[in-house]
Amino acid sequence: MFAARGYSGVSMRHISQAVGISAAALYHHFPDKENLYLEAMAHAFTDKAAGITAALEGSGTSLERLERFVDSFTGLMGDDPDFRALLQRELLDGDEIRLKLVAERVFLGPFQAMTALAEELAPECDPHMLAISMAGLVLFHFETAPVRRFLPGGRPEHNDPKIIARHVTRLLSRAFGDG
Amino acid sequence: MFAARGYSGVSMRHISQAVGISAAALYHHFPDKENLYLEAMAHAFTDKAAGITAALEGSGTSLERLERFVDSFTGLMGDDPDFRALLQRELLDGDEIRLKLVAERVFLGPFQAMTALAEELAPECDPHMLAISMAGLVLFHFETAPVRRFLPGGRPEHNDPKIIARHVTRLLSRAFGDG
DNA sequence: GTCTATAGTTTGATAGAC
DNA sequence: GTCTATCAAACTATAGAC
Repeated sequence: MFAARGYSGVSMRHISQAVGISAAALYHHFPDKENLYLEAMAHAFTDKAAGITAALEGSGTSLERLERFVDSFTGLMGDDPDFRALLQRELLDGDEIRLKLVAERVFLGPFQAMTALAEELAPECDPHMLAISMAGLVLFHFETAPVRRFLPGGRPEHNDPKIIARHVTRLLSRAFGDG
Repeated sequence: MFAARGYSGVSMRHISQAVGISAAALYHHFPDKENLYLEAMAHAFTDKAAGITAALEGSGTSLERLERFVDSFTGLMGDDPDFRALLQRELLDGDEIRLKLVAERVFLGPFQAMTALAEELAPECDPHMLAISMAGLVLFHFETAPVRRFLPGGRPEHNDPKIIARHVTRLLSRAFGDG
C-alpha cells in the first residue's frame, strides 16, 4: 500500500482493514504510524539485493558478470514492482535517517560489487559514477513504463525484463566490450 | 510544495499560508484541490523541455548533438530540482489522464528528437529503448543524489551537472562514437 | 491481542458578510 | 476577491472492557 500510494496516502484505517483487525489493534503492535512504516520498509528491503551481489561476485570475465548483473537486476525489478516503487519513494521522501537505512540495508552490498566491476570494465572512469549509470540504465526503463505507451515507438514488449536486459547489456557491451 | 511533499502531503491550508490568503479564498480561484494541482502541474511543465528539443534539433554531427543534449538535460535538471521531482512523482502517482498530459506536454517533443538521434547513432538498435536509456543515464544521477553520500566513493562533485554531463557523454561516446 | 468508543486534530470544502 | 466561521469527514492516537 505504501508503494502504491505513499506514506501520507495510506491511513492506519486502510492498513487495519487490509490486515483484518481494528486500527486500535495496530497500536498494540506498533507505537505509531511512523514506526509501522519504518518496520515495513526494513522488512521490504531485507535481503532484496543479495541476488544482485551474488551475480556480481560470481566467476567469469567482467563482461560475463556484467551480463549476469543486468539479468539479475532486471529480473528483480520485474518480479517486485512494489520494491522498486518503495525505493523511488524513499529517494523522494526519505529523510537522512531513512536514506541511510536504505543505503546500508539495500544499496551498499551490490554497490560495492558494482564499483569493483566498474573498475575492471573502465579503469579510467569514476567507478562510483559508472555504477550509478549502470543502475539507472536499468531502472529508468521500469520507472517510465506507465508513460511510455503514450510516446512514439512504445510497445508492450519494452516492459519485458528480458528485453530490457538485452538492450542494456548490448549498450554497455558496446561501450566496454572491446576497449 | 507538491514537489517536496507530494499531493497528499500538502493541504489547502499549507498552500493558503504559503501564498498569504485564506484557504477559502483558494476556492475562489480553483474548484477543488485536484484542479489546483492539475493547473500547478500544467504550469510547471509548460515549455520546460523546449531547450532540450532545440539542442537535439540543431546542426552538427550526431555526436555533437548528443553532447549538446546531455549538457542541456543535465543543466535543466540541475537548475530545477522541483521539476525533476514533480516528474518522478507523476511517474509514481499519475493516473492515465495525468500521465498522458505529462507525456504530451513535456516528453513528446524532446522524445521524438531523441529517437531520431538514436536512429542516427545506432540504426540497429531500438530507438525508443535507446532514447529511454539516454534519459535514464542522466536522470538517475540526480535521483540518487540524496543517498549517494552514504555509498562508497560518493563525493559532492558527483552532484555537479557539468561533471554528470561529462561522464554520461563519455559513456555514450564510447558506445556510439566510432561504430 | 482484539475490540468499541472516543478524544483531539486536521482535512477538503461551503456559507455568507464585506 | 478576501475574510471569518463552520461543517462533515477522515485522521492519529488513546482509554478501557473483554
